[in-house]
Amino acid sequence: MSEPVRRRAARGRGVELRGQVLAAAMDLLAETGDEQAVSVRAVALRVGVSVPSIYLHFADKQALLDAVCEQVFEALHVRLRAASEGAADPFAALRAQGNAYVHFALENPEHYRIVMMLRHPPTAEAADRAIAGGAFDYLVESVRRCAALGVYTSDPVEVALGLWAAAHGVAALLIAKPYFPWPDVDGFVDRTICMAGLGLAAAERVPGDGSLPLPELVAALDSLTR
Amino acid sequence: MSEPVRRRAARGRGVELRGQVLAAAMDLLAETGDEQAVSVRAVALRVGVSVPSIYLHFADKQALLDAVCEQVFEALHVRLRAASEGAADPFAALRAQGNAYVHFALENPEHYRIVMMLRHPPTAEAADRAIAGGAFDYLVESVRRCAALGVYTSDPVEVALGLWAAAHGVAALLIAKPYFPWPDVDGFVDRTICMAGLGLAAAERVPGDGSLPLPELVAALDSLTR
DNA sequence: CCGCAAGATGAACGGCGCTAACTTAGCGGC
DNA sequence: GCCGCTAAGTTAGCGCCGTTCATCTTGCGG
Repeated sequence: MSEPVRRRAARGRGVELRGQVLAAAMDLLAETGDEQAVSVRAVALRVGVSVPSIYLHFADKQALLDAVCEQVFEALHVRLRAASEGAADPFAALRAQGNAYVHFALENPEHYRIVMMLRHPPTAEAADRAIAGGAFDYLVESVRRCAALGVYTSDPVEVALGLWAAAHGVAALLIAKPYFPWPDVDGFVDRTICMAGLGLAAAERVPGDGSLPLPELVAALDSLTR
Repeated sequence: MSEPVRRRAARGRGVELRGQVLAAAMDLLAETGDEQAVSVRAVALRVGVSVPSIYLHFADKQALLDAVCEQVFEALHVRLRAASEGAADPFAALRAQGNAYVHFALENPEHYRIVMMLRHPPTAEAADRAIAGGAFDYLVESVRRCAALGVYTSDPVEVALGLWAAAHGVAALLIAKPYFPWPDVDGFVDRTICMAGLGLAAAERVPGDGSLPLPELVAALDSLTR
């Protein structure tokens, strides 16, 4: 009822509305935790502006969501950098990064869902690439640092993809199936991250295509214990 | 235009419409590859019936989608059983199962998306559990067979969760980010499955919480090569 | 103080999920 | 053979959605 009386923007200041619209969309998503609640009408109402005004700055609803995704991925990128900052060694940094990735997703489940689980029309191809680029490139960099110390020997990009798949898998499962009887979440997350980090290193070292007879495999694995 | 002139069902035969509606929804989803295309109106039109008739057999659209999910998971369960049938040993069976899981998802991307990536309201809790139950229990069983041969020693459910996370991760990434410059898909999938299978086994054998100094870890891993 | 373009809007269109009130038709009983 | 009950299905409409077009308002350079 007591909508803040928004004054029309000054001559060259039309762009300011764009920021307010984007912020309103992000807030709405965070508050309601429901993508459905982020309708063009709801966003316009919150900003205190008419519906068509949204279209002055975003081609359509998808463009608005794309902008939201961009912000989310930027925040994620920052978070990943921070997480791996104080790690003891590159392998520990990778582990910290993986855990940070999943926890970021769990803390912003609807944002993560929009970015990673919604169908994006072909027009969003460029956005997708750019969006994933920053954070993913950083992950590849982290893998390279591990490779330099002998942990990994194969293509860092492929190793990074494996890590990404594991992290996304656990995050996506926890978000999409909240009613599943999960065990301790933090433990599950860290175990999965370690599984990926170790598994990729181990897979490189197993001879052949990994389909060696079972007894030999178990014996080789057991030699790890020592 | 030439809609098949649907005759009203006989007295006790009202339920038959339910099956037709469900089939129409599945077909529509498979043909268009777009969840948006599965609207109550579109389904009704395809069956050759008025819109409210849908609600005679499904409480709401979500209930219809839940029924679709149930069918999908049943098909997946069948596929997993078939995949692990002719495997050389339980570990190979696990690997075959993982690959089959991902390929099933890639062949039915929109079905998989609805089941695993859409927000399900709390009312779907029971459905979710039941749905995931069959296939997941079978996965746990497969893990148990590996554990009996010494591959895994920790809780089979937790191991199965790790495998599920990896398989879902790679499937979900490939489906949600089709424009990402993926390398060879089949290879990526199999590598990720092996990563999980080996990684879970390796993680159990690394002493402590896995954060041992890097040189020792690399040395332990290298002993695998032999 | 005038004119114009940038900024913002009111009204409407077609499609969506869903519902209340109504009609049609199969079938057992007389 | 007709009656009445009720299962099966429809018509009309509500409020929401994303989107568009013609229109109005207003800051500001001349």
